[in-house]
Amino acid sequence: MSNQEVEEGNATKKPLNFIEQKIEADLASGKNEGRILTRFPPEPNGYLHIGHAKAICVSFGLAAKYGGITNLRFDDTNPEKESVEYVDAIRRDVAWLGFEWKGGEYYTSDYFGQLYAFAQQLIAQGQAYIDDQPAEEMAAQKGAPGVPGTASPFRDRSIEENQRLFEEMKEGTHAEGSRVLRARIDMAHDNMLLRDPVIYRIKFIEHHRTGSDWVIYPMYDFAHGQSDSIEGITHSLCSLEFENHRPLYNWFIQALSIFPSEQTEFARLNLNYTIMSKRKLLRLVEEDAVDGWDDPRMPTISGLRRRGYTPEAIREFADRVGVAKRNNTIDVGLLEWALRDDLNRRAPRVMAVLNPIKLVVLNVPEGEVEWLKTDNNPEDPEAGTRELPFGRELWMEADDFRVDVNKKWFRLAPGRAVRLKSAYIVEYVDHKEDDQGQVTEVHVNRVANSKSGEDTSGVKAKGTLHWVAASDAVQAEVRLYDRLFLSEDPEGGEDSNYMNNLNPDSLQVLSGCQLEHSLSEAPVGTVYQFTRLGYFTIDSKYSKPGNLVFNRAVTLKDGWKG
RNA sequence: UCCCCGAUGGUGUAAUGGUAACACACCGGUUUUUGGUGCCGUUAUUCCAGGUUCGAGUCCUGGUCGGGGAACCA
Repeated sequence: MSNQEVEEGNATKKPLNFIEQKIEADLASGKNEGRILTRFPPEPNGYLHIGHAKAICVSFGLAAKYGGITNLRFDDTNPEKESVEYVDAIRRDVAWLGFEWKGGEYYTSDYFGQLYAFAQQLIAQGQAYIDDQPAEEMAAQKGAPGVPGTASPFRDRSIEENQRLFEEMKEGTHAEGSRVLRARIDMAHDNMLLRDPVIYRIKFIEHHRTGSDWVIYPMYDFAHGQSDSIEGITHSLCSLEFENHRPLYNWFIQALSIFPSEQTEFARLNLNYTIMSKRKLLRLVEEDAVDGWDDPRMPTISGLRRRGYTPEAIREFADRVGVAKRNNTIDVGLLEWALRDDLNRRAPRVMAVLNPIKLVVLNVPEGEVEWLKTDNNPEDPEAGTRELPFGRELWMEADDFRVDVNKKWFRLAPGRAVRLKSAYIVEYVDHKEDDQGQVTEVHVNRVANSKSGEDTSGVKAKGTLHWVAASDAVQAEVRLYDRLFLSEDPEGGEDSNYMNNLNPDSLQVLSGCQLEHSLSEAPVGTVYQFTRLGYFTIDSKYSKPGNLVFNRAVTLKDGWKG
């Protein structure tokens, strides 16, 4: 192989993240006969957010990259906070992101029987016992970091008594909170989680899947690793906060002599100007600070979808963010960039005037209508063209006209000429103002021979404006969104005051916007570029035929420093 | 006070002992019938101190800083 070939080989080879390196090493060593099975294990106690999107992309993406598949598993061991509404929302969001759980759909609750048997096995092996003490008592005996704990007086109960009591717990003989099952490990362990953790507790609560079949429920640590093992998960990927749980995860697998799934932790995603805690997002919903979990300002997947984000953009974002073990805060600008990058290539361009004022072309006769050809997407010739009607009365953006201007102003002003996109160059004549001095109408003349594409006028127009023919326009409400929180780190320090950090101007509703007529039939899910303004999509919740509502997903980058 | 993890430009991620790369952001230039897009350019001696080595961001030792850890939550 020549040097050049080596260089080319290296140049096209994308560097591997640490999990990919581990997987490749596992593959190379023939571990699990080359089988790769990952899982995404949400608890159905809330809606998925952009942080989960990263986790989804990692677990599904890595498996797919190495010829493996992924399970979707609902980690439903705490019926108190879980519901089918959340299960359905999660399934919808994962699917929308573009992933299929080819390994199957599972519920930890499906394993309650097996998990119960595992607990019995531990008891029989003398590795678990029933503790009759109240929670506070047990907490006191835990000791502290650096200070060993002390043994429960029930720690040395006979196996037979433990078996009898556990059976009774399952039968509902004992009251909620009256006793728990604990693993018998080491009350002096450096890792506090190994100081005889609780593994089963009594809850007389209806479970969204198992109903009242069970009154005892396994704790996370007793359920997760075993569920991975039951499914034969080879690579169990989770976030950094579970690092301390890994020794316990492995302890159970070893004690039970079951398939050794392996847990690997990576840093979760943090985004500035938003929060990523399900509990806190729930509070925003419950206190009506937002319009539900899918409010377009929410960092939830459903919110991003309603806002106009595409699955492609979110996947690209997740890819750019990378996978490592260092805590991070990603600039929300990267997310917006990913959306623009995707949409710039694909979004149809349309004309829309959000803050309309009248633009009258004096030298165009009343009633004259000329149809002008325009590109649907200059970035994509295959998107074709369409025709727009041009006439005497048009709508223009209020922001595009100013009386007092300097040299940096490219738009319309007294004495200035501008190009109307895909139409003609027009020259200022005069304008009208209302009592408050607000400009209500601008009058211009069309420059002869300045038609788009066949301009021989010789007139130079620095700026190009978007417009909509008054005769053609359809009205709509348009919602503009800004960041939900004022500060970069709304949870900063104490977690108490994020509710006080809400941006009062995060939603701006514009009514009476004038859009080109084709938009009256815009389908839900299509994202448009409103020329010069940004990317917009139909609001799936409020838009109705005849009463259109659009959301702005993101602005165009604005380079104007005027 | 003990255990675990981490530390590379403004933000992320790479460099796998051979002389710091890529993306986003920012700033400047250029192209443009979207002040969009595209294109070009500027921005770090890798937390500190020792050590090993011909050679250290990478290995070793000690420190500093940051994150996580005691729930009948996940």
